[in-house]
Amino acid sequence: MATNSYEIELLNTLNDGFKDELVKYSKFIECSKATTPFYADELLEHFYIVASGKIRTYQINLQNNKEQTIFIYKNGDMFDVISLLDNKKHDVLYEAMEDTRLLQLPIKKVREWLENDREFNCKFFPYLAQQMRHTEALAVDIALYDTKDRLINLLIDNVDKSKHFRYQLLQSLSNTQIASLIGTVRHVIERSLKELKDDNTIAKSNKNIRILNFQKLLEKTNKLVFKQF
Amino acid sequence: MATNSYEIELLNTLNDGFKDELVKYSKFIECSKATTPFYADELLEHFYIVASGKIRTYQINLQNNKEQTIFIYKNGDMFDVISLLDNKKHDVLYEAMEDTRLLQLPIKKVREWLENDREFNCKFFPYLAQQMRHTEALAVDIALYDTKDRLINLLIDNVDKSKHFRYQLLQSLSNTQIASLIGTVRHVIERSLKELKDDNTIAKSNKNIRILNFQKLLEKTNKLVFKQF
DNA sequence: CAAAAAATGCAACATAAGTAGCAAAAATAA
DNA sequence: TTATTTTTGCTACTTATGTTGCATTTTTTG
Repeated sequence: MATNSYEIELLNTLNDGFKDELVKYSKFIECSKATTPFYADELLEHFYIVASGKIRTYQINLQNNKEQTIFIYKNGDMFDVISLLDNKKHDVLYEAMEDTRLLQLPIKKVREWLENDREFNCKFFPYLAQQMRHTEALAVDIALYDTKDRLINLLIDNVDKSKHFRYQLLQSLSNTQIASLIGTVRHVIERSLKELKDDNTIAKSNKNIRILNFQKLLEKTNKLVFKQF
Repeated sequence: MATNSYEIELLNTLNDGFKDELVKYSKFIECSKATTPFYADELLEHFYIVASGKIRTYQINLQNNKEQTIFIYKNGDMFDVISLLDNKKHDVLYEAMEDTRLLQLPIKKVREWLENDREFNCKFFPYLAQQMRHTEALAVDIALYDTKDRLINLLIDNVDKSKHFRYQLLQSLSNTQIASLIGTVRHVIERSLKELKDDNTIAKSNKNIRILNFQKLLEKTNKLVFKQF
């Protein structure tokens, strides 16, 4: 496994001067599957970029233990951008979904780049917008569409490269984890999955959904899909 | 009514040099109640700061006409920050909730400030974080809590100054509009409002909710409120 | 002021979503 | 490999949410 920052795709698009600066202040952190690598306080000190693996952020309802996944961070993703911007605690829970390598940076240094480095901003601002689009779309989806539609949209987004935080997410997720992505619980989406299976729209083996008839899937969604396939 | 930018509180905290620059490129726009002042395309050209009035952004489910309000922008609020950051269309609907005055700025100019002006960023970044916190909280709320809890939390946030996009929002909102803030429809929250009224927790006259027993309200919420009152 | 429009309140009903429990299958660990 | 844990699939049931319809009240408009 490479131990330099070059394994992060995003960074390879930066010029050498900035990359050297970045390497100078960075440190690699490993966290193993199913652990909670840090709490909100820690993220006031450091900023992270994912090198490999997956980190999930979520919130939990303590009454019924229902969880809502907010982001699944993969290679090139950065967090916590909210604390970076306002230097305040951001109360979400973190979980490594697999063994994960992170590039750790002093958040003060990142704030300096944010304020002064044109090249950093040129990458960072559109990324920020992607995060904003994701949470907004999540809120609107859950509010306006029923779970079956949300599941179908998740399946569609899973093969849509323009959906950064949804693209190729479903590989090796359990039904419970899928449910927490779209604001519901396992049993409810299993009903919908069964329908789609009985219908030959999808096939399902353990932790793997295969789309058999994509056109059928598109026809089933009640949400207007602006992007054309 | 003043016709200069000084009526926007936010701008009064800027230094004179920057404020002059801002005035130089800005123009006031009026939009009247219940109109749609612009569409997503327009917001690729201009950036807006609210001087007075209220602008609501929302999305609609065309199957059942259910609406979800995303933001209600008031004095000092800015939009569209997503298009500002990534220069891409942001598909949401806009509606002036009352007669509204907006400061219109060329978005290219704002992008220049964003890249170069330390003072602008110093105000802008924390504001951006507020918007992000709001949409994330919205998504999590709708996903994890039932409508009664969400309504109670809305009532609590309504008197919590730290909740920028929720504070003092409910004055003169109809039940339909309140419902669209928390991802449900009028009849559903009316059931909960009735309970709270019968309970003497709140009193309600047309478009105005008065809290009679705040402690009772706090006790009713199943959501952990981190901030102490 | 009267007429029209908007907002509210309430009841009956339909359906989506969540809960509980359990057995079978698959994956993981010892 | 076997034992343990996790995941899945299904049934039955409960509750929350959404729908429809209409009468009453309040606000806005002319």
